[in-house]
Order: sequence, then C-alpha cells, then structure tokens
Amino acid sequence: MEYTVQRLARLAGVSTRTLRYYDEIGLLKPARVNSSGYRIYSEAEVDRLQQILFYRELGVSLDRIKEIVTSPSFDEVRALREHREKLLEKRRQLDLLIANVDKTIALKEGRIEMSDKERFEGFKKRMIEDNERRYGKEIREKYGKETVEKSNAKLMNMTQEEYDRATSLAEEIRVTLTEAFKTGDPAGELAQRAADLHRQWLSFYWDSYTREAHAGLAQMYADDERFTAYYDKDQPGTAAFFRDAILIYTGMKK
Amino acid sequence: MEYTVQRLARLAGVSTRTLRYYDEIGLLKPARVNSSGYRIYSEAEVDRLQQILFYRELGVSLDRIKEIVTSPSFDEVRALREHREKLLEKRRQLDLLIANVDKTIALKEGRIEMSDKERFEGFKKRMIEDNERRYGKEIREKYGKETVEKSNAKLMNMTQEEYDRATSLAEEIRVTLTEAFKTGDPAGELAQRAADLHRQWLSFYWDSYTREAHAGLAQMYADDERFTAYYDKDQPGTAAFFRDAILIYTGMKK
DNA sequence: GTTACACCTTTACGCAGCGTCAATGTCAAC
DNA sequence: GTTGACATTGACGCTGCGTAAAGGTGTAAC
Repeated sequence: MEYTVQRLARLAGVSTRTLRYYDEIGLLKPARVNSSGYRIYSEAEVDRLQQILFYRELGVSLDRIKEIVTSPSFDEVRALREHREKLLEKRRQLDLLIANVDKTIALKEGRIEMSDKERFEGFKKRMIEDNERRYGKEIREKYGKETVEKSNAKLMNMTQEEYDRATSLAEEIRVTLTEAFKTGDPAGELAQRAADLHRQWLSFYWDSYTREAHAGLAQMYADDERFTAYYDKDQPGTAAFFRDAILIYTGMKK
Repeated sequence: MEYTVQRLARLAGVSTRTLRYYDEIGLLKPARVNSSGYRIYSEAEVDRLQQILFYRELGVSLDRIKEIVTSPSFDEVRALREHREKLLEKRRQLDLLIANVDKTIALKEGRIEMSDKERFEGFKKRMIEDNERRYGKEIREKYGKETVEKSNAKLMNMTQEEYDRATSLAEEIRVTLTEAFKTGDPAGELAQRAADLHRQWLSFYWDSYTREAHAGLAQMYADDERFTAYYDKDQPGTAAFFRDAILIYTGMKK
C-alpha cells in the first residue's frame, strides 16, 4: 500500500503541512518521490509516523524524537526519564505561578488581611527577590555563589526583631554619616562611628565578617552608581566619603 | 532622574533588547527621545516597568499586560482569574503527560506486568483512540457526534467476554465472506450469512440497529479504501461483494 | 584634535512547530 | 478541453526576545 501526503495525513490524523515539515527536517522522509515530485509513503513510514506521534503526544521535542526513532540503539528509557524531569520542573514552575496569582488576586480583592508576620515574611522574600533581580548575577560573580546564598538564607532566618534592629541600624548609619560628612574628615570620630555601625549592620547579613570584604563592599558602594544614588541623594559626595571612612576603619587606608 | 536604555535595563534587571522590544510593541514607550534618537526614560516609566515585570513573572502574556497597564479601569482581578484558569488547564495537561510518560517508562522497563484485565482495558482505550485518530472526524460528520460517542461508550463498557465474542464474530465474518466470495452470488446463502453475522457484530458497537444505517456502513466500506484494503487483502473485490450482500440483506437492493 | 571606548541606533535573522496563503503543476474524470 | 481535487515549493506569521551587524554619539584621556 502506498500513500500520498494527504492520504497518509488523513490516516494518521495530522496535516499535510506537518508531513512536509517532517520531511523538511528529516524526521520522516517519504519512501520515494515520483516523477512529478509527489511524495510517496509506504507501510514502513506509516509505522514510523505512528511512533513519532506517540512521542509527540508525550510532549517530546521533534529533535529528541528524531534521535529516538533514527538510532535503534538509543536509550529510550533514559530519554524518557530526562523528559520526565523536565516536565516535573515545568510543573513546579507552574505551581509557583499559580500560587502567586492566587495571592495577588486575594490581595487585590482585599480578601486577605495579611498578618504582620505574613507581611514581614513576604517583605523579606521580596527584598531577596528584588536584590536578586538587581544585583544577583553581578554580586555572585564578585563574591561567589555561596556567600550570596548564605546571606539570603540568613535574611530569611532573621526574626522580625533582628530585622527591625538591622533596619534601625541602617537609619542610624544614614544619620551619622550625614553629620560626619559635614565634618569633612573620614578619619574623624563621627565617620568612624558610621563605619562601625555599618560593620554591625553587615553582620546581620553576612555569615562571617572580614575587614577585606568590608573594604571591598565600600569600594563597590562608591563605584556603583546604583549605590551612590542612594548615599549621594541628599549630599553628593557622601558615598565616596563613606568609602574612605570604611577603608580607614578597616585599616586599608591611612 | 532620567535613564538611558542601559541604565533602566540594569536598574530593572532586564536586557536593553527587551526595552527596545517593549517600545516597539507599544508596551513601554520612553518619556522622550533626544536629538540623537536616544531613548530617555524617567520615573514614571520605571514604575510602569516594575508593574509590567510583575505581571510578566506571573506568566501573563505581553498583550494582556498591555491591556492591564494601559487602561486604568481594566478589571485586573478578572484578567488574573482568567489567567489562573489557563494555568490550571496547563497543569492538568502536564499531569496527564507525566502520568503517560511514567506508564511508558514502566512498560519499557518491564517493571509492570499488566494484568490481563489492565491489558484489556488499555487495549480497548487504544482502539478507541486509534479509531478516533483515523476516522473520528469523518465518521462524526457522517453519523453525527452522538452516535460515535455512544459507540465508544458502549465499547468501554463491554466486558472481556463480550469483547472476545465480538472479536471471534469478526473472524467468523471474514471466513464466511471468503467462502461466499467464491460462489460469486451476493444473494446466496453464504453471503447472506456473512451479512447476518455482520449485523450481530455491529450490535456490539451500536446502540440501536437500523437497516438503513447498516446499508450506509456497507456503502462506506466499499467507498473507503481504508476499509477495502482490509477486506480485499486476500481476494480483491471482496469489499464490493460484501457491500452488495449487505444491501440485499437489508433490502436496499434486490 | 583625535583617539579610544563605551553606549546608542536600526535592521534583521533565529528559535519551535507548524498554520496559512500564494502561485503553479498534475491527474483523473466528465 | 475543462473542471476540480490534489500535488509542489516558497514564504510570512506567531511569542519574546537573543544575538549579530553596521554605523552614529558622548565623553574622557592623551
């Protein structure tokens, strides 16, 4: 029995375009081509198409299907297992999305009044996500993956009291720094107090403190406009001043 | 504060290409364009971008996001709800896929020995699926959706005994028909017996038997090569002969 | 003043898996 | 000889950008 494209297409329940595409990508070539250029398929191609469609229904990519059906020694089970993993990952993503959509709907409707604790948890998570989005890749490159993960983990484990303490520390730093800047002396008492407060603040996020890392961070503050924008907001030059203060504090500069 | 593409891109953690694309599709246009054609964004655009990215993370399509962020009166909750439905549907599909992949892996590994009953159930299902794929659309058009659904439902409800009986009936038909064909007389005893057996066979699949439907099916058998291929395999002409026999049996032809 | 270099622009192909014209050739039947 | 069904290749479109390529700007350093 021989089939033209349309006959085979109807037999298998696919479109002729699909068959031509499969020919094009070398997934299913016709048994022969007649003198007018018509594609002629025979039984072997019917079987192969059935196999192809079987894997397609499982969501396997045509590329992968090609590997599977062309090499008879191909490890189908392994391929399927890997495919399964991908599907599971997709589902996890989907579940996350759905949960987030649900939460958003509930929030927009005002149905859920978040408790302080929940709000706090959500806030911490968002902070991490936000930080990730903004600086994640860069910081990971500079400080290594582990440092960042640990920092995030530490933040997630902070109690609200610790968090509040860290937040008020940040505010204290800002105030002290503003005053210190007016003295113009990064080695002065005020500037050094700001640097010390910053060390305390840091230890809320960092697992272990080293003067080198602290100095490195200070340098980054001054180099990166996204940080300087924050410190220089009221008094341009503050970021650089703060860097100098920390460099002196950590002993990296006289 | 004003931003060039790259600054805004870094701030929001997206690529410049993304921003230019959003400009292109009218999702996020810059506040203004300077004399050299540079895109200049300001605070309002930062906010809007944050909103866009928020919905993007929920998996909403850019088209939909556009609707949401452009018209302030847009019913966000409804949009989210619809989006949620789509996500759920996707997950259902995924779950099905995963289950099928699991089954396939187990089968290929030979881990599960299907019981006769399971094998039978699976076989019935496959038969229906196969029939669906091959003839579904066509038959639905000819006989109406209901007939087909009922037929499928009946098949699924058949016991194994009934199923075996139907299968052996089919074999009996084949044998009888082969002999009848040799007599060359579609009105003869053998041919009419074959037609009667076919009626019995049909009643396993059809909810209600009518001579008209039977005759119609016979006509289809002879017209459709996918059926004739089956009947004419050993003796070409058998399909037409069988049609004549049934037409006589049903009184549609003298 | 120019040279370097980072940053900007538009244009356009590529990705998966086909759907959907469009323009044109072939085959069997009336 | 003409219709009508079926075949062919070619090419664009869909989503959401990534990734060149080719060329203009901005600004700091020499």
